[in-house]
Amino acid sequence: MPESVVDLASLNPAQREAVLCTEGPLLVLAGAGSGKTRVLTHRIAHMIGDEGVRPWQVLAITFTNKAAAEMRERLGTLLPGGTRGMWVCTFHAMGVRILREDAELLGYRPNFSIYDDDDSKRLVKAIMADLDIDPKQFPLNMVRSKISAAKNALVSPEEMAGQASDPPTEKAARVYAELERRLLRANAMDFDDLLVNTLALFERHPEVLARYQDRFLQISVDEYQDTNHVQYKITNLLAQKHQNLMVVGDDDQSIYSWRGADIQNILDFEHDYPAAKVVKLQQNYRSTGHILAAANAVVANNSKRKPKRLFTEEGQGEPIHAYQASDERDEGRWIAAECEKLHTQGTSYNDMAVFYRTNAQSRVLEDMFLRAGVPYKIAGGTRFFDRAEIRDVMAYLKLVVNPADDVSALRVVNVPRRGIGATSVKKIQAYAARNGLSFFEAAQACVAEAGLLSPKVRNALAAWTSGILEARAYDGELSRVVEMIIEKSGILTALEAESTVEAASRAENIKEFLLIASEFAEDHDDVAATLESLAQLREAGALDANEAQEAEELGLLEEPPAQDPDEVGQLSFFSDLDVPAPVVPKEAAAVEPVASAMLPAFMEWLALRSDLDSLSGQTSAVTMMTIHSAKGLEFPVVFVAGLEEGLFPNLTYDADPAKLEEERRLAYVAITRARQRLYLTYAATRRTYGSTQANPRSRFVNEIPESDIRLVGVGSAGFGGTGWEKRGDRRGTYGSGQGSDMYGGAVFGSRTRSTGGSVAARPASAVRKDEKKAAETFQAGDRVSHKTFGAGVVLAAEGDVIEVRFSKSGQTKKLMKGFAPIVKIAN
DNA sequence: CAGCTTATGGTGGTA
DNA sequence: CCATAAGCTG
Repeated sequence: MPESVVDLASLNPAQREAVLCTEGPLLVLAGAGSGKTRVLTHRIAHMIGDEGVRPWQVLAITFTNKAAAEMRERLGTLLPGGTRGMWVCTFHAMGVRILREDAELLGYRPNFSIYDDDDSKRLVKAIMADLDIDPKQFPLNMVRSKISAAKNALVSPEEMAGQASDPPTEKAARVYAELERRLLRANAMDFDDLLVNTLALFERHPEVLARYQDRFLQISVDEYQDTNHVQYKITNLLAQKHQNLMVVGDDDQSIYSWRGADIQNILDFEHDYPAAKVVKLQQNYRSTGHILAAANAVVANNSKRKPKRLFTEEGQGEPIHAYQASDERDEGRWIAAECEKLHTQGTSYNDMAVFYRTNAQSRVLEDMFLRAGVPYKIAGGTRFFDRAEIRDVMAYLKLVVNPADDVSALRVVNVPRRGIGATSVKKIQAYAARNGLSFFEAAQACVAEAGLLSPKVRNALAAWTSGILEARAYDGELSRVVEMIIEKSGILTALEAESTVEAASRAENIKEFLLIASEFAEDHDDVAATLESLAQLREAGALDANEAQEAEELGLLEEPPAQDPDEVGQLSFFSDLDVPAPVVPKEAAAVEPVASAMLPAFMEWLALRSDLDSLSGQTSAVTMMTIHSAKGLEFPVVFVAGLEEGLFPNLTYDADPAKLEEERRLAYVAITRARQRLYLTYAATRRTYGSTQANPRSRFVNEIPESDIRLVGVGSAGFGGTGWEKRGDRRGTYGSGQGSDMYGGAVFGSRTRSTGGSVAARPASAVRKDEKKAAETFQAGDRVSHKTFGAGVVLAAEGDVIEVRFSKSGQTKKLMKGFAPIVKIAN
């Protein structure tokens, strides 16, 4: 074994082969749990430690910030010299860094806004209204997905219009054209643009491309099966010169075709790079034998895949448990009970997870867990940054940084309510259109010009515009600047004046946001200083592109400290630190000063980081999430709920075989998350959208070899429906499905009311619930849970009225027993 | 202009 | 069934 700074002996032969292969194209097919991240990080450590590659010559692309953070952290422990100058980031973060440098070449200014999904939605909506396109006839999301697809296929609006053969596409093409115009005018890019414009920059400006091609000697792309066409092209362009490209992925885990991922990218890699070396990682270090056997068996039913088979040396372990529930409530109840059982046997709640195909399923599961008193947390619910009040604050900040940002301006011009209604807004917009101004400029003009708006509106608008302008001059500590902007906006004051529980919680969120700002500032307190010294260096003409390494060597331009893995490499404002642009664009200088120097960096961090899972509670709880969001995670105990034909595989729209294969890959992902115990559950009947369906058991359950699975629960006596009829549920029409190739069993009337039959026949639960509700007694000290207010404690109970203090809001409420949607969870 | 009622529609969710 | 968006009335 060669001498190395990396502990090669700790790797298996396939892993070692991949780590040592640092020249030329390399495809690593990494099965689930096969040590993929280990290979990625050790390989980079090896090239830096043993082969003299400099960190700033390394580019490592991931798909999520979380993955990037994890990778950087692990690299930090492997590389004593640190990871300074290395780009470990997502495709989008890379795009931003590159685009901030050379935005002018594409007609943008470097302070461009990043429009997230919601912003972009608003813009498209407004455009459709202006173009008189009826959103009923042409649904907003359809138009948006058509545009997005066109963008990612590098089809221009003109080309799209030319090729359009149906009215929806034709309309979408018109919206697309206008969208492009308005984005450019607003100096804003949406998420697609971050990629598409990066590619455009490379294609139209070979000298820019060459700069990055020269720099990045070593490139790796993780989750390659999830790349879309644009990402694919960017990757290939960057790697063209040195051809030191490693892509890692697993075609069996490609589950994002619906958002543009092209599984063909990974399947064709060897075709794209005939010299490519291929390494398969098939030894699994996560799951036990039965679980792997099930995963292998299920995914083997797919035709479009690279043959591979996971194996383990750790033994068979526990067989998989399958449980047929009577309905979705029974399913939830059973899962909760099983979790509780495991917990009493010593398994931490943190080690258990429940996965489902659709978010809608979480409701019932949550309800049942609540009743059973089993703690749980839901991953990826309404996210902090999606809250209206937070978005309002962010819109103010965006507007301060980029006054051309019309979407943000429109969002907050009347937030909080200041009497600038729809009519006034229309007038300002019309003025803007007439004079080719941004909304903000038009507003200023309308203030200056008498008679356009009513005096009251004019005053309000004047206060608003001058507030924004003032805010641009703010300087100093980030959180203070943000605080002043919020104060100037009046949002918080208005909420506090409202004095409702809801307003209080919104105000609370804004304060939380301030906390985030100050934490950000603390984490990056060196940034301001660095930006300053950089500016001085540039002024002195000390830097050009070729001096990047020297600057780095001199330590003049330090990256932020490595103990901050999460953010490092994400902020394009830092990109200057390792790829100094030859010249400072004149425009950029003219735009300054924009509030605190930290504000743009903070905004960008926010835009590229929509998740905030780090903030979610630290207490021990069972995790609930969709299978999609479970990708990349693992748990000792996993429950997969709702394994029924129609639901999972979810075949709502068509029976496209490619779609079915993707569903199967999703099943594969779900199964391979489990380390020791895997439970699969399905319900004989399920209520969805108010109607009850009876679906056969999922084909994916049937694809698991009998020797690896044990059927338990209601249907364990056989799946002919007998287990069912014995329970005495109505008719017995369902349950007959053998889970064969058909799907979507009998559908009961959409008005399945609780008529005598069903109540009496319902398994104990339903009856008990009604009785329980009427008879439930409360006393002071009881822990309760309210459907909307969440957890709380009973303060007093008098007759039918109970007084409850809710922990989330801190408010005390009086509620009617038997009427309020409240349950006791402990006393 | 804002709170309310009624209509509507509803995989998956990162950047 | 339930959440959100568009329409109506005070």
